Amino acid sequence: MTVHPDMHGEVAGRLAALEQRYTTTRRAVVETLSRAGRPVTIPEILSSTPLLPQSSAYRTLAVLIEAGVARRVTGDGDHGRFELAEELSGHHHHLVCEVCGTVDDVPPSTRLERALDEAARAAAEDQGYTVTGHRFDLVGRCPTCR
Amino acid sequence: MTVHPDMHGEVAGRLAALEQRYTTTRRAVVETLSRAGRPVTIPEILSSTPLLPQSSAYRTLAVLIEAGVARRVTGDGDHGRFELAEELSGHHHHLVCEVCGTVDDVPPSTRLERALDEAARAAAEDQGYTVTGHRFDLVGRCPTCR
DNA sequence: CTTTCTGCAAACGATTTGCAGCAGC
DNA sequence: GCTGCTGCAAATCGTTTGCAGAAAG
Repeated sequence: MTVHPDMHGEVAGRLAALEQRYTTTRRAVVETLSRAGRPVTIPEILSSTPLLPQSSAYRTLAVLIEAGVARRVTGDGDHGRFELAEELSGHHHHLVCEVCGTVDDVPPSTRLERALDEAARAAAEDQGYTVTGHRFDLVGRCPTCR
Repeated sequence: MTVHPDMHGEVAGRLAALEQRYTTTRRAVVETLSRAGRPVTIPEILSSTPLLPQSSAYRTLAVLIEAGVARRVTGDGDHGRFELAEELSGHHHHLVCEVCGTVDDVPPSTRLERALDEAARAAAEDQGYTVTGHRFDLVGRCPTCR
């Protein structure tokens, strides 16, 4: 799910805007997030990036989030889950397995997006909210836990 | 937002099914969740239930969740948020304030639900998931944080 | 060179839990 | 009266942070 044509360049730019360097460690984490194609936990990041200390993983993610490169998504389990920002990975939704907690990405349908936007507008008007985005997760059982 | 006609009776029944008693403390927490009409944090529960120790609040909620009376919803902030199960409060969605983290309930529209269900079906087929439900949160700014 | 990063280990803070006494049935 | 529930305080565990040496530009 590599939607952005020059991901690393874009990341470097966003980091530079905050006077942050695009180091080897950071590149490795971005690479991991990109390859995963779904929100991953810290333990998962650590196992796919040998020699990376846990504290560096957390710190790197904090920076990436600050730079708008990554974001933390709601985890049902113990660990938080992280993924690339939608500007880099493309807008999508999640399939959450209620048994094992795994989260997969799912592309949005045009019709669904239209309905979601409409709902957002209606809700905003009703309760005085200014809606800036939405989260839509499908909950169920993954093929493994079926 | 009291949708269930005999909430306490229903709660008592669900607890009884697990050989759990519907004690004063538990009733107080259920009452608090019901009155809030939106997902609340432990600190909020404690302040609206004087004399309730923190550990009892957590323990009570664990039991209520086990009994299918309450559920934990994804919090963006530090604390988790809890609400009554949808069988008791009715199906609804959330308005999440990205500034203060407050979460309000919002009733679903028929049209939106239809689109969501359709998306669920499509996604389930595509990726081998069995979809049992969904979560739809609108993110924005509440009237206070506007 | 100078400034920012990284690793380590200690600190934090939300949530959980062992144990002894209290309440529900 | 039993059995389960509650309070207290201590333990857990994911996450954050201070500090000194390493790497980036």
